[in-house]
Amino acid sequence: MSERPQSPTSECNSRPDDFSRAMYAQALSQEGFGGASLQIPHGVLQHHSLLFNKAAYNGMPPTTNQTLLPFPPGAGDYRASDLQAGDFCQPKHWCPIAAPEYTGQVAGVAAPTHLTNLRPPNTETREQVKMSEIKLEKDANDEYGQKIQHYPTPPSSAVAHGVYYSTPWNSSFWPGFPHITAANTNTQNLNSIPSTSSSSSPSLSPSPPSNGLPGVTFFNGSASQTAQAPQAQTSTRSSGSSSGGCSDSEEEENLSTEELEQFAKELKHKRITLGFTQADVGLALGNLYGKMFSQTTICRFEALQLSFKNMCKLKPLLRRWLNEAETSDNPQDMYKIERVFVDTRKRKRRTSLEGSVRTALESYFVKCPKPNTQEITHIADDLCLERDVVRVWFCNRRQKGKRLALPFDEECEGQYYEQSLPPPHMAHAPLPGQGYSLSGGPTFYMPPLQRPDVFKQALHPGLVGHLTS
DNA sequence: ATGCATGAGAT
DNA sequence: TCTCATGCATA
Repeated sequence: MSERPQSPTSECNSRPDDFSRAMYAQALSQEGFGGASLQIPHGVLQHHSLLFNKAAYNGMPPTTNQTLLPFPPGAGDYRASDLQAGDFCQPKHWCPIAAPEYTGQVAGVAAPTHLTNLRPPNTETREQVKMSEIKLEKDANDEYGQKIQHYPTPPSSAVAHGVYYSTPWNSSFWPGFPHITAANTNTQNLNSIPSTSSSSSPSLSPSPPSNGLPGVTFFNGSASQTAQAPQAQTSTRSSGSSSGGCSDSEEEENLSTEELEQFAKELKHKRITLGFTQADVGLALGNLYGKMFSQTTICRFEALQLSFKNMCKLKPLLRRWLNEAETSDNPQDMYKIERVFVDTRKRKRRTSLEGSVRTALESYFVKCPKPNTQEITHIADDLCLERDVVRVWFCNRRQKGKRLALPFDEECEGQYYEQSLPPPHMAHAPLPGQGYSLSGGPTFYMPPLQRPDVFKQALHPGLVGHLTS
């Protein structure tokens, strides 16, 4: 409850950067100086270190500059007649794990008889569908048990009609490459899509990736395990096309940031035009290729928020999906996959960090992006957080930093981190490593915030526009 | 759209 | 213990 003796400041001999005092004033009055209202669970951090303003990082107001796409209103209507959720409420008896090898398993194969289930109305909530059964072997063997999950009957066709999407195709998302405006790019590829699939509904006759899909090679089914060895994975297929210029298969190697960006735009544009949600796409990928993705991933792909490698890896799959979706007579078929099982493994309840705590963490991060165990412990103590929460926070923060900084040029990344100088408003702040007993060689992870372009994104995607203009 | 969490593989 | 890809849960 009382002020803590330690603080990022005192700890590290450096004071946090109050690079946005004005904005923080409010928070202060509320959290610290305001007196009683500090909401930090265990009462912490009421010191000036909090001048490091969180608002400048992610506390900006939600973007409002959404753009109504100039699509014909009916663009996404064709799925409006989809069966409603009723179907999903019935227990189905398909075998979630039909094969010992989950990698690349085409979900539909496991439940051919259920392929007639129509997808629920377009709604992002479908992301909730758990796909664990096709992921990890471990999952399959788990005794966690799987239970039927009833679809949260979504407000029916609440979709496709109002085709909105938030602005932000701003190149500053990916610093370091030529800017391309949404306006001039998002249609140029529309015509170049070779329709690779003649089959109107690939998923109606799904086949294991190993033999079914034309050469699509799958990444290790494990959703989380594709990163390490993705390069060579896509090399087998060729059909598929690509507006980007290279065939999907090679794209992993040769994709340029521009191509990726362009494709991401195209994907988003067409997806919306076709009336699909990000979750739909993720599911469809599972249906088509046996490797499904969450709404989150699709979202991040579209927003160019994945690593370059990751983007390259996913692009071919998405390219194919797009082609399928566009050429399919029956796009709905792409969703005839039923996902009713939920992985009941207990997942740690998500910690919701107070704004002030985040701010404090940020300030710690500025000074020391890679705290060692001791430091983590100390921070955890200081902020009354679980050690693991702090550790994970730093992991995520670093990851985010990388992602936002130089997703496509990892070599430069280090340079960036190490060479960048703090912006004027931070100039007074001692560099990290001082006082905060950086254990190894103090790598200076300049937070991405300090990169102008990244900064914009870090602030809020929606602000990018304002800042750029 | 994004924050926090998970887990495989790397170090 | 980290990185990285990824996803759940939620703002």
